[in-house]
Amino acid sequence: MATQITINQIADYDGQEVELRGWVYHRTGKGRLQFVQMRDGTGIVQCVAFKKEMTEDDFALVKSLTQESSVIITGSVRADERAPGIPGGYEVGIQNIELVQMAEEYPITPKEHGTEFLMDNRHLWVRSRRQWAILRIRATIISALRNWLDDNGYLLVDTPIITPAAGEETTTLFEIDYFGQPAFLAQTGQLYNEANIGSFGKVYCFGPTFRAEKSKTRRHLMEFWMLEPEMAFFSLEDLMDMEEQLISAVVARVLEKRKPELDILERDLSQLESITAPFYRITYDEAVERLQKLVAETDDPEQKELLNIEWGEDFGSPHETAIAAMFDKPVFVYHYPTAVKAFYMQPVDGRPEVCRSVDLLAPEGYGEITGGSERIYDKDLLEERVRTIGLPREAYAWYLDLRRFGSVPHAGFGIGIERTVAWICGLPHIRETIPYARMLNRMYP
RNA sequence: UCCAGCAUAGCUCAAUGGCAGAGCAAUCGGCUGUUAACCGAUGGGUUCCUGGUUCGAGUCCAGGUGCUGGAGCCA
Repeated sequence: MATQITINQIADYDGQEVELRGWVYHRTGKGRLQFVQMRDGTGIVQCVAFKKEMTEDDFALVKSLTQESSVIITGSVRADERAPGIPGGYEVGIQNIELVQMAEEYPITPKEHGTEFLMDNRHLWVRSRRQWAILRIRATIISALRNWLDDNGYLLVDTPIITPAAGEETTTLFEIDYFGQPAFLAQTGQLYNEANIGSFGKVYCFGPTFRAEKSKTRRHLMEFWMLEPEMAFFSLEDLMDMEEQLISAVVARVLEKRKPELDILERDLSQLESITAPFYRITYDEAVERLQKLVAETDDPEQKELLNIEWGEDFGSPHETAIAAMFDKPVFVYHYPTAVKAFYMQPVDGRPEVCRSVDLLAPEGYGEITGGSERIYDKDLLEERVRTIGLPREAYAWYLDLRRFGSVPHAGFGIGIERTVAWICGLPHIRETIPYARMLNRMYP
């Protein structure tokens, strides 16, 4: 009697008869010998059919199997160095095969395809090896982030998706009709996090975030997932300490749990193995000086133009890339100009033109993956900022309330899941890091 | 919103202004160790759309549409 197993367990069943349920990933043959690579979600295994070892009908069926046909195969497991797959090294000698459905002509062939075609077929593309590997790593990154927070005294407290007003006034929001009233899809849970720390001390929220910016680059999605921790009695220095502990723990977990997937992606593991705390820390001032020095020293006029910067300007992505390229590990850039950052960020004592903000830039050109700050906790100062910026006071009344009832110094940040996945996987584009990307020109499938 | 590039078979791409082509996929046949197998055969086209130049346009020109990358903005 065959035991029903999944492919990731195959090594435990050497010499035994097993039943596998899955899909034909690839088939090739040599006459009376047929090779079927089968997937079941946990891995890929080669199944081999010899004509003389099975019924005429079953062999004819194997020979006619199309890519992605669904099948139930029973056979005996044997170790064989030649057998490809994940984990590989074992193959199944087919004794019986049951067809569940013969797949129609499958659009994604083993040859190369263009991005538009693959994105149009995203519902099928997720079955491909690379996409399978990426999305499994994504799941591990998310669980590693959450596990670390859960284990270190942070409480998951969900924040609303439908919100009455902008979190930050800067970017464009998706507006929806809330029974006749305008409402917006959340672009951050931070303000609610700030309320929640009053009850729980250290919290985080995790969920989708929406930006209606017409950005069309390899780093942008209209709908992306963000994890935002927020901590009472936390300084900017505490925040950087915590971020580097969290990020390095996540990278370590991925290296531990997802080696086969990283191999599929041909990721340079040494780059990831070097991601250990502490990370580098430089001020905005120093970053600007470094950029200006770079501009002065380069002979490339295009680079000169791209990297040109005056103190007080925010970094564009070429600046971030150039700064990150100066370091072999992630680098914190802190104390940005107050004018280019959000209204709630705490000014630096004695230097109000800069604020207690910090961005974390990932190495290898991946740019900003986290952004955070110490928040203003003084009631009068926050009132003044809301007034100067011209925010509608009524909408922020509850937020201002938080500074009236036991206000404490606090800090928090947001980490973009897709950018983190792109960096850890070494991908050139963010679109493959989320199962179904929402982009400027795409919401299908 | 701005800048640049691209659009030909199901897919990836060729084709000097002069017969619309290849590889893969599909279909049929062959092959007992394939790794994107190989060998032979067959079918497969609104060359993105509209208009123009020309004896003749996939190719040149104008407009449009779609897509891709980048800038700004951001995670």
